[in-house]
Amino acid sequence: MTDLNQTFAALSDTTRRAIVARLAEGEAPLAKVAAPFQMSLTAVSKHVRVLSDAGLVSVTKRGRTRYCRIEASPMREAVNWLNDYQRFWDHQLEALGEFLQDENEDV
Amino acid sequence: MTDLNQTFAALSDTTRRAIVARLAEGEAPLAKVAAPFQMSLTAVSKHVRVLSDAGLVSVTKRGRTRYCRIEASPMREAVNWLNDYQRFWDHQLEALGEFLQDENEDV
DNA sequence: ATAATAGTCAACCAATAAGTTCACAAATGG
DNA sequence: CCATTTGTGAACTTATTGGTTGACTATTAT
Repeated sequence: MTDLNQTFAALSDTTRRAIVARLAEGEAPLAKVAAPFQMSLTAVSKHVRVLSDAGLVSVTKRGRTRYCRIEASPMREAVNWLNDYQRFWDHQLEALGEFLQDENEDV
Repeated sequence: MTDLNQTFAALSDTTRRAIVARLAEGEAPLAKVAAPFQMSLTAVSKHVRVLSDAGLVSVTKRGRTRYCRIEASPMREAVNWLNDYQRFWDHQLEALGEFLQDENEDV
């Protein structure tokens, strides 16, 4: 699997995006990360594993606690990929595109 | 499934990103979209369906031909989400973060 | 009318994902 | 030493994904 596959797949889950959002506020032990969710700790642990396999999060063991922190560099690649299509998702340029297309329809 | 789930999931596949890249060059009939891939037309058709369900591609039937075009507005939401973490994936700020952390380690 | 083109639909398969539970390990606290 | 906290690992279930093939529909070309 390519890095981009892994990055986008990791971000395609609500729980995992919430974990990223949580970790953006600062490092946190897994138990604290898991607290807001209804699912089992094991399930959250798996989500963190997916994020860490994708390189979006790193986990450091100190004592019996695993501290999770955001490690967002793969996001940069994702954004880079998306930026290649900026002309499609940019509002103003999209309006320009529609204008040009309307012009063409007259021909 | 949320829009973001769908958008990120749609982009988490190499074939589908290649399709998006192809369509960025302009509208194309499904057969042309499928041509570069080894898999069956049915499989490509399914990928296009995933992209179209996610709103990233629209399909218009003219005659017996289905024309596919990029429809990238959902990408905007994805980029918006990622931008919330820009400070993590931005190169220079990341370097700053490491600097600050090194400072802390002295304490 | 017939044949070729463009594509869908349904059925199926193998692999992966997301969750569960239970048993266990390893560190900390009394 | 013993209990508690903080997780991991294995086994299992259910649903989804990505692919196949074969039959079919609809449009165009001869």
